[in-house]
Amino acid sequence: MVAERGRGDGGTATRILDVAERLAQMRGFNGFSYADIAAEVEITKAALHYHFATKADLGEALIGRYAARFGEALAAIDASTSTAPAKLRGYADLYVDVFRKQRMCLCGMLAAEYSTLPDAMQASVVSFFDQNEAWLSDVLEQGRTEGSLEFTGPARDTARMIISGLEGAMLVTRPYGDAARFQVAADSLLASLTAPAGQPASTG
Amino acid sequence: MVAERGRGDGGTATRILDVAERLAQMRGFNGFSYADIAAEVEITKAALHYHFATKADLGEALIGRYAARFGEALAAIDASTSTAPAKLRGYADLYVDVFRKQRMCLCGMLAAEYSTLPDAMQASVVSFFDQNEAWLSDVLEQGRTEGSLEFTGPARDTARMIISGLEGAMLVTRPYGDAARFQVAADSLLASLTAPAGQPASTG
DNA sequence: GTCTATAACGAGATAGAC
DNA sequence: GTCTATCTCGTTATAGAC
Repeated sequence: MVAERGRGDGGTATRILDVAERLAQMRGFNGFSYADIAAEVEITKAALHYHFATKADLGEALIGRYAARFGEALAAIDASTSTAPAKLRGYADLYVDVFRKQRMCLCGMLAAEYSTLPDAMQASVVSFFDQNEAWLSDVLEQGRTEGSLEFTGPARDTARMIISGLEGAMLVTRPYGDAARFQVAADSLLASLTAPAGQPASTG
Repeated sequence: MVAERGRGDGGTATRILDVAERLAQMRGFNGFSYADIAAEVEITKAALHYHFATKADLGEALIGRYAARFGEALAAIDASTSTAPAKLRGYADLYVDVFRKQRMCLCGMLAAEYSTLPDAMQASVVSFFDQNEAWLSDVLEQGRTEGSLEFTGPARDTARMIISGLEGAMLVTRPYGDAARFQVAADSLLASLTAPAGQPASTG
């Protein structure tokens, strides 16, 4: 990949990644080709190979940017909210936003295709989920300490349940194309963790 | 597709479906080719096309058989268990068995690839989830009536949560290749529904 | 940085012999 | 019911001009 000379936005490599990301999230990494990207970006396949020599390279760049942005989104939640339930709502909203764009979580999609992915991509997918699990575990521990969240067992197990629940709801609900249905699923998942007293779930 | 002349087992079409099913569950419907199947079944691609003229035909046969077997498995659970918690454990065990074979639920995998599938396959995927939702809703209602299960809101919403939770746990856990981890996720999910008194979760 | 042109391969699918 | 042979198309990827 070629560095984006400080622009950071509309450079060709960025536009390529934007299109590839959408296609990967909607159709899967094995569900689009360089020709698809080239047509949308309106460059040739050869120009594409200049920016990303192989599809594996493109895939690595895709996950790398996605995970970085996700990390920034988690940091933004930490910066803008203080209570654990509010952080969890912020987390779930990240998924709702993805669903509204009629996309699957990139790493959820790649998890399905996992065994067909290049090694580097496989490692990055696992890192992404580890990153999510770590952040959620911290939030859950905080919530249990605050008394704003109630759950049994290790925070890690509940963190995994949240990730699985949201990824699974996206996966299963997407064929129905119903954003409200996904919203209900996400709300129900978090409601089961919010302590009955003190933290009204309808706030925010 | 050609009828399996009453054998029902080792016929070529059946062997083709067995291999295709495993490949679809491990790699996705877009992650294998006729050549892959032909190599494993040890026939030629041309012979494959005799049994399943197009890949779309193969895909329809795949889901059809899968959904039928799943329905039989649900009927078997109904026949062999009486209490709602036991039925739910039986249901979760179906997923555990799939995970142990290092596979994804076929329809979970197809849900990820949904937008790339032929129309007939798309419709069958939705039907599969509807079938699961209906069966689970009945079990949940029964459990609430019995007093063996506790959950709030429509049974349908909880049914969806169970499906999403199990599919999501399979999706996210599969990259880690850890059956015990999936088992924990499945157990936790059901534990949150089992009424605290009267129904020991360790039975059966 | 983008292009034309093409290589090299694999995909799904078909014709026709046996 | 299976084969050989082939077709057509789409795929990733490369060479070299501009």
